[in-house]
Amino acid sequence: MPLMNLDGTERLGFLIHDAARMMRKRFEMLGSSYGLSAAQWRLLVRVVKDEGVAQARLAELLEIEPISVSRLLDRMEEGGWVERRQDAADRRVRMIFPTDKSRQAFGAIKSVAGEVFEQALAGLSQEQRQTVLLGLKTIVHNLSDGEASCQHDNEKGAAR
Amino acid sequence: MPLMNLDGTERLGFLIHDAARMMRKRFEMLGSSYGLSAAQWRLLVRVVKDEGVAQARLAELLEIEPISVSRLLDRMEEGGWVERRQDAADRRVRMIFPTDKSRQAFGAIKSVAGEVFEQALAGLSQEQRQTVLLGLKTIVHNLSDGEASCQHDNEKGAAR
DNA sequence: CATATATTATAAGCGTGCTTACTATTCAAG
DNA sequence: CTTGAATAGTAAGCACGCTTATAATATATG
Repeated sequence: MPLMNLDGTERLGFLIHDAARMMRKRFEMLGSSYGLSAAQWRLLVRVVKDEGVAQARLAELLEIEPISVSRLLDRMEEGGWVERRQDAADRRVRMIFPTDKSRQAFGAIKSVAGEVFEQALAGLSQEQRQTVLLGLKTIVHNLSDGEASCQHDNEKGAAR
Repeated sequence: MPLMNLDGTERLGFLIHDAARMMRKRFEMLGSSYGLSAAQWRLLVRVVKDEGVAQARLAELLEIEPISVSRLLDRMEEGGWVERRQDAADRRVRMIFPTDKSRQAFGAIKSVAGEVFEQALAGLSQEQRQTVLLGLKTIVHNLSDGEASCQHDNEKGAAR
């Protein structure tokens, strides 16, 4: 054990885990009137921005497994948030479209998200916020499978 | 919406979520030889440090619900990681003790954790790391139920 | 054309967390 | 002592992510 991490780094796992959990909780609390979970919100944002996207591509973008997308969509289709349409060219493909309900909720979602983030980061300077964001991006990048691969692909589809 | 968040803050939710998921994944990858999940590791660390702690207190410390502790312990007891003993004074209480196996694994756990954190934070200066940790602590604190309550209670159970 | 390989979506089942509801036990009043 | 409230733990069932396996379709190759 090279570094003793007496600086608090040893808490990193706990901290990230807790922060993520609490943010998700807060999201679901503030957004419960819409009947969407945090995961469904994430998906909805994607679908509104990329209408007609295929499920497989959605899974790529969200960095979750196709089966997770499938089951999320099951519930969201039931709730009238999205539509699945067959692709005429490739009958394996289901294209995902947001409903009007979704498009209308989209603005509200962004607003709620802004509130949550503001609440979460309260007390931190703009500079500190930037560093926190940079740190999180770094963590995601460093742990993105590659492990040994140190490419710099923040823009292309790789990083999302 | 006061701030347009063109600074990337709008990504905070995605970033924290992704970072937490990837760290958990990495933990489970590196630690799979021990047969412990990330959640079980968190619990184990607590139990080794607080031998004989009651389940309810454990839930408080880990900030998860008692039922989650209960089911985690079910599997860990099966795996020979912990023992549940009745408290003679209060027969409702189950005191949790680590087994020898646990105590021996504890060192390895810390080592693996150090590796993961080092990997995750690679490329960030000590100063930046401190800011990231501060930011996460702030987020956790700001979102800890209270919402309006801004006291500094990291120890007591006030927030829950 | 026929066969092999890809890809798209889904099914089944597990781990972790949650909410809600329940039992058992303790403790505080009357 | 008895009633009632609080506490410790668990059960049931859901959401979300995962892995592994399967069906349907597309595409490449013999």
